[in-house]
Amino acid sequence: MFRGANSINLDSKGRIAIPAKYRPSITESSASHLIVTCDPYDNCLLIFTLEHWEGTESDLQSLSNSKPLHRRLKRTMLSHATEVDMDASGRLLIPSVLRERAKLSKDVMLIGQGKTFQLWDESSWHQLVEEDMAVLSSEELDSDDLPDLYY
Amino acid sequence: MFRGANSINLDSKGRIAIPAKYRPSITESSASHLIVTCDPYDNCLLIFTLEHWEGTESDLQSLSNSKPLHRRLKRTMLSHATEVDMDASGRLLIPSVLRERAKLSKDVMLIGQGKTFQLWDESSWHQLVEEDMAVLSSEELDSDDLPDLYY
DNA sequence: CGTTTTGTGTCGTTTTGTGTCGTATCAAGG
DNA sequence: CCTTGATACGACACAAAACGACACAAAACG
Repeated sequence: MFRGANSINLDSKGRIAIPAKYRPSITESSASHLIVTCDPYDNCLLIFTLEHWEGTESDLQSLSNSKPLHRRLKRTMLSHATEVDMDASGRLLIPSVLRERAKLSKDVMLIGQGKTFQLWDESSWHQLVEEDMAVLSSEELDSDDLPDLYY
Repeated sequence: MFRGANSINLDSKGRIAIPAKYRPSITESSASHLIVTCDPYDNCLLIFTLEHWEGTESDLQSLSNSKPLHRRLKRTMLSHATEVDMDASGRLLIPSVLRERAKLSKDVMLIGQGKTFQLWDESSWHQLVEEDMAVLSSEELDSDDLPDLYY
């Protein structure tokens, strides 16, 4: 399970260093092969282990081409999916096409999401987090709209 | 059951020493593995034993991505969830991303909440306590909004 | 075929994390 | 009231990770 929000940097060549804690499990499960693609819902990238991507890929393949929304989803994720390998020092080169699409500057956030990561530009991420805080802590929040979590 | 409000310090590296009374039960239940994440409603952090987190995590996983509030809740808690281990002297390193988000200074409060802890910056905590007092003791309070507690 | 751009590997520096230890503080018991 | 022991705290030393810089290789382009 990939967990946690990590503030990291893109180097001048567009690489990110995967935090050391995640490396062993990546090497194990997919021999350092990863897939980077566009997130269809947010302005960020998704990083899959190759292993876990294969299932998602075939789910996408099977989407109908006649339904416009399905086509869009399929196109967004499949067409941008790029295989990248983690090098000996644990880095990933993020393809420039994807870097531009997610507007990545030098400061980025790598967000563990269980089986995948999201990769955000730091400022877009912070903006979203601020918004989440403001909305969820608001007194006017209609509590019927939220599930009860008894932790 | 974790009970009580404890005033403790962050050391220069961002660690807190868990009060000794809580340590045995943490070691037992989760072999010193804890999860720190953001509280979605208040400006503080939540600390779970790994054991107890897993249930909450799957509750969150099952929330719908198409409902904006559910997505926000899910994102806030899941994306920030970070595994941290209590070291041999009973300390936890609080990840810097979370330290910043909860605006933790050197003086913090660790609040037992049953199965979890809340971690507050001391001054925000004091402020909240004041506010709670003021609100709950207010004469204009609409008693229909409160449950009856006959203790 | 040379030049420019892009990708890859290496290395040294700096920052961050981790473990250890000594001391101050507090509580309990004699 | 003093002693003893445990806890929390700060300080330090060491280890590891992240970063930036650079040098080189490969590919793209003219």
